[in-house]
Amino acid sequence: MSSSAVKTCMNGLCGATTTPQWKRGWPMKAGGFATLCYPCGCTYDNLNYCERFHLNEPGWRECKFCDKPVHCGCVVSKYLHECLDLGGISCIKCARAKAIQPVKQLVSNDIPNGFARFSGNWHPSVFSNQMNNGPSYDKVKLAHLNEGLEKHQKTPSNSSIGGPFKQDEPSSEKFSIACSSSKDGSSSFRNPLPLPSIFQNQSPLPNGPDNNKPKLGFQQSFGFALGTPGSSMLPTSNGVSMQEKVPSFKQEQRPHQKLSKPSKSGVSVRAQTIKGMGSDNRVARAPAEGRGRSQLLPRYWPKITDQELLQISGDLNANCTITPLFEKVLSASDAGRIGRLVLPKACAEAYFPPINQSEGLPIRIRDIKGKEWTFQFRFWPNNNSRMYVLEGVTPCIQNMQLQAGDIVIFSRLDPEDKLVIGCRKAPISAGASAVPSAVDGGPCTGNENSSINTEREGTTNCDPMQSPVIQEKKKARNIGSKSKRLHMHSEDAMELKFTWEEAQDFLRPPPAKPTVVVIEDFELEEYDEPPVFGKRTIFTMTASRLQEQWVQCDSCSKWRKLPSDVLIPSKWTCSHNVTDPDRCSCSAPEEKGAGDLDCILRLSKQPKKRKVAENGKTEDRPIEPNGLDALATAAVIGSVNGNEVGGSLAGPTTRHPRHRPGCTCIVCIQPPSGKGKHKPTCICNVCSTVRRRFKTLMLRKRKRLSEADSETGRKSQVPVVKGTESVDGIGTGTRTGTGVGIEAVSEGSNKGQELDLNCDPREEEMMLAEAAANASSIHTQWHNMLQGLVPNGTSDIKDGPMHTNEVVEGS
DNA sequence: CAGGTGCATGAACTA
DNA sequence: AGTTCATGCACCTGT
Repeated sequence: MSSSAVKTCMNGLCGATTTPQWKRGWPMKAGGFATLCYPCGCTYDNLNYCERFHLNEPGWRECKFCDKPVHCGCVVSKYLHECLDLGGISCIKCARAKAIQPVKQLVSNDIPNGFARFSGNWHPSVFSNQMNNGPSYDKVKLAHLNEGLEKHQKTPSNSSIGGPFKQDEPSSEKFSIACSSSKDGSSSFRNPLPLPSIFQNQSPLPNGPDNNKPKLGFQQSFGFALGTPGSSMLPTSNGVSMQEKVPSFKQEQRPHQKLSKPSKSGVSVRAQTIKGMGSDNRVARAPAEGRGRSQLLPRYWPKITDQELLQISGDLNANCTITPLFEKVLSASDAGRIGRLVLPKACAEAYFPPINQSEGLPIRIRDIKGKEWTFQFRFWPNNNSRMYVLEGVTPCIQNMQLQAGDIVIFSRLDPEDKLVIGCRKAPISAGASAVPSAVDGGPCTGNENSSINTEREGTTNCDPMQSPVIQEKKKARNIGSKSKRLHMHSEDAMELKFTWEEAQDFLRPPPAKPTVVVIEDFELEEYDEPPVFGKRTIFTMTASRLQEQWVQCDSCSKWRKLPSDVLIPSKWTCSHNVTDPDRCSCSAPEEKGAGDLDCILRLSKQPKKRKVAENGKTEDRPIEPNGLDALATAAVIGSVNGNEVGGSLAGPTTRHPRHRPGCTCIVCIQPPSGKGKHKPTCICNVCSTVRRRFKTLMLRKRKRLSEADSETGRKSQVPVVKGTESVDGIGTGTRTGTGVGIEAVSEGSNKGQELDLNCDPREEEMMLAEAAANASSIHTQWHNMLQGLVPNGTSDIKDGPMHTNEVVEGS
């Protein structure tokens, strides 16, 4: 846009007439676009703000709640003066928006908190400013619940910065909480009551599939780049927002903000600008500029604290600025000896030099100590696409003492335009078994100087009963989990993840009285203070319809009855029971009826997964895997046919992470127990799978042999498999009485193809031993079955299925 | 035979 | 349904 004529910035709060450049602003109702001065234009993001939230809606620019006393309804307008409603033209109906203070004049105390409770459930208040840390409403991350509650009780809140829940302390990393609604954007809270439309329309993702629907109350979606022109919101150590002038002209807004955890500090925080800020908040920084960076998945957004950034810049060169580009959780293969680090395609294409040849080019990357490494940046063709890798990373990875689960962070060093590789040690997941992060419990000694090693602070989830060797083995196995994408995203230490729905049980009203707001005839309690975390309790109703609360003592596990309005700290023992002197000691007997509570609690903990039936209805029952899935699950948890033996049906296992529902490895496809071996004509899922596998294998083998024969001109004299070579594969071989056995034989002779090579025989042995403890264990059945099939003395079958393979191969 | 290399596969994820 | 990416594995090369 040229500046040939005298113009005035149409941002009503700016009005600048002189500017080096004019930029296009929001679309005008009459057509065309508003004209913005350069700074306003730089900040204005028509995709993320007005167009998305107004123009795509029918009746855009019209307030939906003008007649409501609380809000004009313009989602964006309340805080964003760039919004069209605040920019040039006030909200058509209520003109209220203009009266609201612009962001640039807001200080933290002006920003209202807001937390709404409706029908007993907590929601991110639609009237609140939760945008500043842009919490992910996809998950509620509760860290150190105990500390949280205690801190909350000790420290009054003074800010909502940090999300809908409180971050009381500077080192809030351990207490960081973000939240979100369920993945589909729906809010299926425990009370299936109708919701005001303001909640019904909530969707965690601003660019979700229902993008065109009105999205009220999701200001948190605008989590980054919310500042005034040239500013960005930076968190400070006391949790109060500050605005820090940051050159913004290099910034661009992401047209697709896919998530969830946007940056507090805007795009491309530069080390120079944050000196002295000293925030410990780990924030996902929206990507810096780069080709196609808008496509970067937020899981690759660098989550680096300002302190870390400072540290790097200090370590490298005080005169340089560091722009975090992306980060990646190291996979097992990334950290393995193979020395190849798979680069996320989008990141590679955005921040690495373009390459046309598969061989790529050598690329020099500096580590945070200043040491330069040369990697080969290249790609492989993959399904009409490319797979980018950095080769030769092993020395660097080892130098930084990284393991699978740790995180490498790629940054750019300006003005040298150098790539910098940093690292962050894997956090330890509280729940954890399935988290494949490397959990060595030790500090990162490779780069002690770097504050980027701040996590994995000596805490472990080590089982004291386990030998170090076993821990190592388990570590290695966990890393191999196929479910890494699910489990490798824990970002903060000791972090648990809950959905909003799940979090409801832990949320308690803050002490302050709420403001009751009536919207659409629904009564909402709005709290200025965030909800606090309490211990999970069970509410019951007495015969006289009085609500009472049951809480379990952390010490003696007895249930105690308390008034319903008592706030229970997350660590609660009988001694806290001041309301009932008779039962303020663990020695006091449990009240009548308390015995049922365990059962209630257990039931409430059952998987809440809903299965969507074909008719579209959802069923509130755990998904029961069938066939291989059921067997796999059963093999792991020792339950058969839904008869739970130990653990929830679909729960994670602390054993072999691959032995989960769906795993079809040789361990998991064991036939169901209790019915002995399968008949040769059995057409069960397992047997048919095994038959199919065997058939394929034999075909391949024959093909290979015939090819080899035709080439060498000699006949193969090696029989493919002993016994009758029935493709039926069931019970016809001399020692391959079951399909699984056949697979083991034939695949074993093929160097173990399709076997679960991640299995450690010793681990399997342990598993089997454990399984054997369960009389109904499928492992035991399997074991017994094979024992009957393999001649004594020729088999190590006692060591489990994996050994079956080894032995038969040799025989 | 061990280790390196490049591709194929399929689970997980996204649109 | 399409894409991404972790990993398996066949093939190649060097010892």
